[in-house]
Amino acid sequence: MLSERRLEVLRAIVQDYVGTEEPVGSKALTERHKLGVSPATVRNDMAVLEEEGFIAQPHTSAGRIPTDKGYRLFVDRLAGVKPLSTPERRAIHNFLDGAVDLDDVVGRTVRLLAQLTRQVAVVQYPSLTRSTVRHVELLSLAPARLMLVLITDTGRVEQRVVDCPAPFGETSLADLRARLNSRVVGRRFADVPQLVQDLPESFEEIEDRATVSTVLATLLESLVEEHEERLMIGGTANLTRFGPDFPLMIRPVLEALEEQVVLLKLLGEAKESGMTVRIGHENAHEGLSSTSVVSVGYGSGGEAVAKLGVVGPTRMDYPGTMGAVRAVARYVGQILAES
Amino acid sequence: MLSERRLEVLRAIVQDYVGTEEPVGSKALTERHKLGVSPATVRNDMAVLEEEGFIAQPHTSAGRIPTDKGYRLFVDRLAGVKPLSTPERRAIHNFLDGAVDLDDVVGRTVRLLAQLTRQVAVVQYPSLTRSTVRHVELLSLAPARLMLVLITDTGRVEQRVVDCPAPFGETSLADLRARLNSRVVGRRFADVPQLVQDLPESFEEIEDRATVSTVLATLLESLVEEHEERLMIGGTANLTRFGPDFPLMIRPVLEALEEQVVLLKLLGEAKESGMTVRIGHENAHEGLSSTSVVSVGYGSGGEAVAKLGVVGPTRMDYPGTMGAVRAVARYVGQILAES
DNA sequence: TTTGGCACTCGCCCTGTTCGAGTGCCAGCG
DNA sequence: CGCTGGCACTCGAACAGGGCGAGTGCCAAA
Repeated sequence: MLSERRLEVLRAIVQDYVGTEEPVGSKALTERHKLGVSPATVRNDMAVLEEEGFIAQPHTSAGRIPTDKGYRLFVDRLAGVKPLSTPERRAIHNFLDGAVDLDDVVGRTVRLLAQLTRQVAVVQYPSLTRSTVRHVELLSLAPARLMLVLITDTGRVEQRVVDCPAPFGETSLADLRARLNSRVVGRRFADVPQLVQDLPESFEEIEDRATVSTVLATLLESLVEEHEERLMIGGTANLTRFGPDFPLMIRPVLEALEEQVVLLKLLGEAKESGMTVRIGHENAHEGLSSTSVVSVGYGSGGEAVAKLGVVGPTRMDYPGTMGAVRAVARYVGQILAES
Repeated sequence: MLSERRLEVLRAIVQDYVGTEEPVGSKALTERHKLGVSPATVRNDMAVLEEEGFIAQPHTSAGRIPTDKGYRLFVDRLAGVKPLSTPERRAIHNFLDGAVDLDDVVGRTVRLLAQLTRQVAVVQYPSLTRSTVRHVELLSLAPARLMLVLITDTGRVEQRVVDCPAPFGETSLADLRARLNSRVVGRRFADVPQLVQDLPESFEEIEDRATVSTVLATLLESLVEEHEERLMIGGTANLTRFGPDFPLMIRPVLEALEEQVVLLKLLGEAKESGMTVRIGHENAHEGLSSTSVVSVGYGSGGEAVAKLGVVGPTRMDYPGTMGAVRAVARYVGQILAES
């Protein structure tokens, strides 16, 4: 059991270490914080905290630094979410307003988050399966070649070319287009494959159209698989701020960031609602074992259509970062709702 | 005037330095290369080369390293373009075949280039203005809200939402769509704004449609401006291979890479045809003053629709890098031509 | 013009030393 | 029983000195 004061000591250690990036000793602690006790007492508390695994010393005769477990306790029980200052809020609005399309929104959000938190920002595009269809367009590129264009209510536009087994007339195309739209517009994307499944049967001229329709169905599916999750990252230059030993860690982190799969898994593991903070080794990926990931879902309505967050050193300003991430997510949600 | 042997000495220095990443001395040179002369002679040659500014020594009693000017001479007169090995060629084909759309092609190309050269890869999307229009689609999202979708022969799909001053009927929309397509399909993108300019006049019902058409024209233009040039980068993890002093240089390079404007300017400055190599301070951007950029145009036909290249340390394997860049560019061109 | 010889330079690396922040322990005090 | 001041101790950081050796420049001879 940790007394109130010991928790206070831990909080002080975290705050000082985040600020100075240097191990913090008992004397410095009592000087900078009004703990009301002497360094000797703090030393005893530190010994306990170390025994419990909340802090550690890099080497004997050095100060203490928080462990992952220590940061965890700090985030869970000792720190709140720091609300942004009004200038910061204004910056968010200025920056995000005036985006012309979804790519633009996502791009601006990444830059904004990176600037605000001075860390690496990751923003996921709205998930296809959680969006609803706004329009489906079929174009004939060549006699036996179609292009399918999908537009969602979140502004995503996806396209795919498909080769047909036989040529396809313009009138049949218009027919298919109309039927397709009447069926799927306004429906959730996840339901589309099923809705389209029996569409071939409704056609009268058997072979050609039947096959083409199945092609379409598989196309829809494959489109979901391959393009379902996209994301954008930015602010990688902030990796150089990771601390004095950044040359060692930057490599694996950059590699992890280049693997979209890794990042998507990372965001996927986060809670569906509310903010998620994963600290150091809590991240499954090895390359990210000395980073923390703060992420949160965002969406136009009540429920999240995608996630965004930042990747930074475990030694980060958690309250401030969480505040920034949450504020940006909320505003992006609004922007999406408006468009 | 530099004798043949002195050039040979410079070539040897460049090759050794690129291989070992360490300053190379006269003795080591004569041992590793069959120059047919003694170290003393080489020393004399080195003194001349240094006087001319082709090589320099980091400090007294150290070997020599090439200067930017030295690399320049090496690239221009001493080195060819090393053709790829057959396994490498095969790798390119395997990697690039099976791309499903343009995004996929560009994404795979970036990863491929980064892997092949072990450097940072930059790939530009086919320029809009140099592509031809394959199809224009107009969709009505809401009574007074249209979406314009553009498809080019290079596979680019761009979209933009536009708010109309007044509602627009479905039949008028179809009319406009048809007229638009009959005018611009098959035309070069750069000509589109002009082709569309007098389109409003051809409409009979004056106000509504006239204004809408002008909206469309400006929309086309703004679309070109904002989206004309896009690019993708990858392999940033290779920045850690920049040498022993990479912690110092990585920062500005990462910052430069994040600024798409900078990169676009960089590629824009490259020659229209043939390969361009910019070495160290030849790059206008300050952050890239200790990197070299190897770039080349690629395209489906004879002329380039965009550029791609790599960014690496000035101390790079120029012949090999140039070979890889050229080979990839050629194959990407083929892929685009097929689709 | 090339070559071997030779003295010289200067950064790298290893070692020894000092310095001081920070610790753990202990005895005394409230 | 918990807190406090005192004290000896530890150990890394920073600095200084010295040997080593790669590499140089110069010179006289071939």
